[in-house]
Amino acid sequence: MRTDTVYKKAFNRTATMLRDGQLAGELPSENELRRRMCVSRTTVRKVLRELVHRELITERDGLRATGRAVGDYDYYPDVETTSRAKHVEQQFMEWMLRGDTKPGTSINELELARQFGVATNGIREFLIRFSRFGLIEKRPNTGWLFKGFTEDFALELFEIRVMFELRSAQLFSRQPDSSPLWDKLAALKIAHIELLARIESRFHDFSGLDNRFHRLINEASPNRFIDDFYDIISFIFHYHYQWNKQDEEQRNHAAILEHLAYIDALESRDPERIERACRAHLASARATLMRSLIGLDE
Amino acid sequence: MRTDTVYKKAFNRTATMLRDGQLAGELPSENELRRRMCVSRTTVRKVLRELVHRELITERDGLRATGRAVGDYDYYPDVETTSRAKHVEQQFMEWMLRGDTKPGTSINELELARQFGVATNGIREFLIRFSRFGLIEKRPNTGWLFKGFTEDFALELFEIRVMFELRSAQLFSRQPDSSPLWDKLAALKIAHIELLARIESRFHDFSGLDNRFHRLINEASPNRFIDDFYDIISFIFHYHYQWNKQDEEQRNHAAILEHLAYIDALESRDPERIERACRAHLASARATLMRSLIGLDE
DNA sequence: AAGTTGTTTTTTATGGATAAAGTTCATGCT
DNA sequence: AGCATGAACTTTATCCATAAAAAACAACTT
Repeated sequence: MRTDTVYKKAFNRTATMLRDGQLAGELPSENELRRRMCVSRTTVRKVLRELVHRELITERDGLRATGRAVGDYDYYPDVETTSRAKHVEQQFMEWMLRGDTKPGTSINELELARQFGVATNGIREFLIRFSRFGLIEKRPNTGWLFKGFTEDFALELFEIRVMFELRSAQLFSRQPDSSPLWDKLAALKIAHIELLARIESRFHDFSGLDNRFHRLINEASPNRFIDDFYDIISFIFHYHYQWNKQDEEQRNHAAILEHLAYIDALESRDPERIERACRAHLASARATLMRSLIGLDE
Repeated sequence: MRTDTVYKKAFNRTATMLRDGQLAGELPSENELRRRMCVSRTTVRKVLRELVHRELITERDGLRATGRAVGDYDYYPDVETTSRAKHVEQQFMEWMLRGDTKPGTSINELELARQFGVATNGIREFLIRFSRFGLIEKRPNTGWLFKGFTEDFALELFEIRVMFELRSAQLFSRQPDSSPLWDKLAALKIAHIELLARIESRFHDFSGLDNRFHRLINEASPNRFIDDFYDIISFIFHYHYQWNKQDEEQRNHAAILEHLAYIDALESRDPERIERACRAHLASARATLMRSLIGLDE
């Protein structure tokens, strides 16, 4: 049966809005809520019905108003708010990156399905989606081959990344001074500086910043294939570093400094300086990844 | 139910081998056949059983020998030898590239499933696979968005292609003279010259040559992401030009000449000459594609 | 007429079943 | 022991069913 995770997530979000007073007094219309939550009205109505039922809101003459206070116990547990597909993704990435899955292993849909507690269909869909990341390969009628999260993979990935990023950085720097992206860059620079000041306690926030920065650079001259490639990078890094926390603070600290140099270079519009800063940053990111890959075998 | 296309294709291939005398006299063992046909022994046995049943081969004391002559009527029809997945691919590409599907159209899994006569699952799997080509996009819980086979698409595609091909061509030219790839290149050059001589009658053969050529260039320094990207190109071009035959002969004639210039440039090892030849060829390929795209709207 | 809510219809996400194809085990023969 | 065939078992490709979510339709209100 299809999961009702969309509903549960919407419910939790509404509960939080109620608790934080964002929905004080009379509630907005179903359509208004629908827009805010990015779900269908069908789902909004289901949420409202449950809220009424739990007396978290009251309904009189078709008018809805806030009811009793929201308690922690009102929330659905987090696991119930992510779809099966997302679960499969998480479990697979853990299986692949943390387990002792060796390159050359073949992947068995049925076995994974049993292990993850889902139907084979879901596994297969995930694998098809995941195959574009270059880590697995399909052999028809037979199964999937795990090619390994290896040094080769990292090298090939970074070779492309350097090509794309150099291209995008140069194009970014050649935008007219009037482009709003310069302002966004300036804002991002400030965010970097602020994070740097509190790096000891907030170093986890870097990955979000990193993402915003690299995506901003691509914005000046969009190319869907470059965007897609950046999706691969984000995805891989997200999961890899989720379980590889060694030196995280130091790593992020260094990266912030590199970003700042890179941003300055962009602002200078000097092509050679940009190339140097960009290469320096990517070389360092690559070295970091390689180091952690070697660490994996120990 | 799963289709028995693997069996039928294997049967047809075996029939052809019998007819062409490649299996004269006593037949090889099941294992030997299995290796030759790249299918499992289970399938080989099924083929053999049917061959015996039709008296195309005889079996005495466990020894198999050729039987009566193979007739045209013995073959399974071609449609029955391609999997559902492949059919979906073909029908979808036709729907997309030939129909009047406008950019921004949303794609409905259920509707396509009905139209193509398959289960929704197959459609979805195809769409997931196809989504990496940058022509469609998934909106969760909602459906797929067709972004259109537009000029933008072609421009973005070729921007990447130029980057990749320049990189690969330069790396190719820097291989040691002892590399076997130089011989392969020389052989390919001859094939080009031969095709050129008979261009009027054999211009269809160009696309195979084109593929071999571009893949060869990538072979010198493999990168899985570049290979994947070339898959996209091949796929798109295959289907696009399958239904766009205008000026095919002339187009291919020009491309052969460009390839020859490109090959000469590579053999010269002169970086600048290589860059010029490579760019010239790709610019021309792009112009051709753009022209045919405009033609589509008429 | 535009925005609400109630109702019905359509579509997606997910599980389940099964024939075909692949793989492994068993037996027998040189 | 090594290879051939036979049989049993496992996995993939494919269809079908259904609850959840989205979309479309309808009726009502101001």
